Amino acid sequence: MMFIDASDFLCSNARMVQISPTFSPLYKQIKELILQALKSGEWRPGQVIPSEQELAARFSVSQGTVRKAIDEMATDNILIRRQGRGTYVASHTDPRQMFRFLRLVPEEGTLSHHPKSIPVDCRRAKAGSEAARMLNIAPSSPIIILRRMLKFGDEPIVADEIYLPEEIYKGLNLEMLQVWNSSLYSLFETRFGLRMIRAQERIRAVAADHQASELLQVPEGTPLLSVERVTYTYGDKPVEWRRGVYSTVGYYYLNDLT
Amino acid sequence: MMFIDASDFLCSNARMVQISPTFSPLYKQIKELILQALKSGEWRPGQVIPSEQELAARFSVSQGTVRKAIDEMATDNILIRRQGRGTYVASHTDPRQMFRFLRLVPEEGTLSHHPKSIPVDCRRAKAGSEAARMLNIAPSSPIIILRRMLKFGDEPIVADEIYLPEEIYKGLNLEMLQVWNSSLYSLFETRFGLRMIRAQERIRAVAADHQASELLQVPEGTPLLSVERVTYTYGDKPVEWRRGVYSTVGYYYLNDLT
DNA sequence: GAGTGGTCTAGACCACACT
DNA sequence: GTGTGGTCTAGACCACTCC
Repeated sequence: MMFIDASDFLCSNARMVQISPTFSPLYKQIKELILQALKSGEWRPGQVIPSEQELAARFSVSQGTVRKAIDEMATDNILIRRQGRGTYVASHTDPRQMFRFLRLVPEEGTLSHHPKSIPVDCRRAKAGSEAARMLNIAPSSPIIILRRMLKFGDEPIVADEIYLPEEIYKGLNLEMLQVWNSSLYSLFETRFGLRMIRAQERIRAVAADHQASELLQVPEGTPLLSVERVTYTYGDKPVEWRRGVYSTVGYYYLNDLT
Repeated sequence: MMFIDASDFLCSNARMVQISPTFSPLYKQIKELILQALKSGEWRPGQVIPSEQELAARFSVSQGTVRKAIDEMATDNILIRRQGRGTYVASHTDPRQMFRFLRLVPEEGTLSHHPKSIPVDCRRAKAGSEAARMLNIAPSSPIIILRRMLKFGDEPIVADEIYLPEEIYKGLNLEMLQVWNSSLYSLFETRFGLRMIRAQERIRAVAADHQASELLQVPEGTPLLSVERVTYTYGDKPVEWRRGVYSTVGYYYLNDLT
């Protein structure tokens, strides 16, 4: 197989020896190789990747080893297995993945409308120290700040401010957002080839300030959830920071702890 | 192997045929058998279970099949594998598992104390309709209502009310709680053999009422997180319902989205 | 050294989807 | 029917822990 570092000469029989400081199991190396191919765009979101047999041949390992690599990547929501059809690159355009990170749900079994994203404005700016830290970029780097609302039916439930490194989202503008009638992440994926893998949220309770009270149409001082999110793409690279307030009248933040 | 239902005669070569309406892969049946053993108390939290080889022999399947069953149960935090030592039943007395479901963490910098549970009172009552629904028991069933606080160092951060089916927690009383100087779940495990597998939380923002403001030493009206939790044991059986308020000054609720 | 889980292989057969 | 992923087996060897 092809190895991913210089300790190639330490291998025998397609195995690395323990001495190597960069030793890792074969299936993890395969994972890394598949990840490279994804990053490079060789296989795009929504597409099928080669069959396990083909990948096994390509990497000169057994099918079982490829299988274990793919299993883990499927657990990580990077790939999706479909029996009889093949293995697909996960995509935000898949309806089931569309609002994967939105934990806010309506009370009762209320058969709800899908949430709808309403862009408010979109402007260029320089990263402040907090945004720079969260996005792991240099302070004062160019960024895009997007403000938007999320509505369930006619109710405004979320007001957001979203910080994006301009380098990654070159050309993003308000009109593009207004025309798009699906989730933000599906736009980012389609337009910039971005795939969100995981996110981390920090949640507090805050009182609605003037701006929030107007946007969410609640009295000033109403308790709201303050939700801050950093979102990561392949290789744990942060590519979005957002902070917003959620109204929790008739809605709640649902979290499964495992 | 031993099968778990009456369709035994449909098997050949240790495999069930597709015709059987209760067909499931062998490794899932093994999972179920291991779960039975756990429920029955054959292996207790913190103890080692038999080796993969022994289990394979016991169930007359290959080691690989047992391995796959154990793999999934390890992912579910039911078992814990330790290379070279064996496979253990997960336990709340393990320091790393102690506050597994507590998502509240101090803001950076703060080198935090471990949270400490302070029982306030513990009384018998009858389940109201909401508690009954959450705990999946009959309305008016006997329950225990426990009120307590959680402190980080000297700061009161969480005020809780915990609803427990009396049948499961027979003999629980205030003194027992006061004497115990570790997590609640480790007490429940040690005393009642209970093992919490997963939980679900519903989170809202609320204003501190009189009682909450006194307990948490914040002004009335302060925005707080309202957190409601249902906790499940083996087989998704609910065994605890709690609702409480979290102060989020200097602390936040941290959630990893995958 | 003995015993445990961890990795890797090779091969068989099953379940499912497309054509 | 053909090709895909899903299950199961058997056996080899590696890595870790404890005696």
